[in-house]
Amino acid sequence: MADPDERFDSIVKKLKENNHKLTPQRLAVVKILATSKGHPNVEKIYELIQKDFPTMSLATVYRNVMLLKSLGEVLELGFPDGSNRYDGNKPYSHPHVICVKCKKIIDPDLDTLKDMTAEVADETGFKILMHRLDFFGICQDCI
Amino acid sequence: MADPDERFDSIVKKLKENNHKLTPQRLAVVKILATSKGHPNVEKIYELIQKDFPTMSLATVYRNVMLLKSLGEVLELGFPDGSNRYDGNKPYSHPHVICVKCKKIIDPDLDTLKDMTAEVADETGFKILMHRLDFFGICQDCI
DNA sequence: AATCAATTAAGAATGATTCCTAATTATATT
DNA sequence: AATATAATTAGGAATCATTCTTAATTGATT
Repeated sequence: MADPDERFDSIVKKLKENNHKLTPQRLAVVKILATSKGHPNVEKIYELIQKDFPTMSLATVYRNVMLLKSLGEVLELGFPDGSNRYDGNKPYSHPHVICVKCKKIIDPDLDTLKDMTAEVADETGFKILMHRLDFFGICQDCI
Repeated sequence: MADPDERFDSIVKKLKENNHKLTPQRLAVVKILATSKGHPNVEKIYELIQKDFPTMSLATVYRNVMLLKSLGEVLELGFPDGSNRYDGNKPYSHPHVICVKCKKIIDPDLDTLKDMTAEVADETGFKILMHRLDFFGICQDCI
């Protein structure tokens, strides 16, 4: 996991560079995305911010998450059931291992992934821009 | 690609085994899913069936696609933008290469994928049930 | 401190999917 | 072949996540 403080500063820097205002609500969203390990969804971010901003609108969370996504500072994890969760700590393509019971998400190290991407580019002639690799299974805690 | 006729028969057999009625609408959905190469979405299936069944309800397409999915005879491909497309020809986890411009989908052969699944199981202790592997890029036709 | 464009809150609108209900129909049985 | 019945259908209503709208507010610049 990247250092949460560094990630926070890095995202704030990107926002400034692109002339986006640093509102308290926006910074609260950034903080949660930069620091949380659990890949929160929009609803979760909304809940967490409620404590500090009781009038916070859900639409504001959506707006800011989308902004950060468009700046490449947040990775959206779309799941088969249609739900979305977000990773602001490692905002680039990387594999996940997801427990279908407790919904835990782990980031495994897969050395062979780079080779595989090259293999795909070679076989299909595509210029590969990104990928999505998720393994679904049962974690040790859930037997 | 598996033989479309065999896939059609195989799906029909599964439906019979599970005591589902073979309505004309249902069989039309099965036929399209078993034979189409282009990974159609629900809307596309609906359009294609309109010609033969002008009174066909969109809900009926959804119902039947979901039924086939629950029987393991159709693979649902959920995309980052929230859209879904379906594969009734190869209804098991397999990688895709998707052109972000023309939306073309190719099924590459990746020999190393089995090894990678074993690697993940070994590293995380998960019992891996399925996976999802999509590469996004630009195909040769779209330069 | 004043200005102004960006941002916000709150609720309305949207769009994909699912649900509901009465009418229809595939299948098994006679 | 006719009947019974449980599954399925059409069509529209309901749902739910997400996006849009509008007027009010606010961060950043001068």
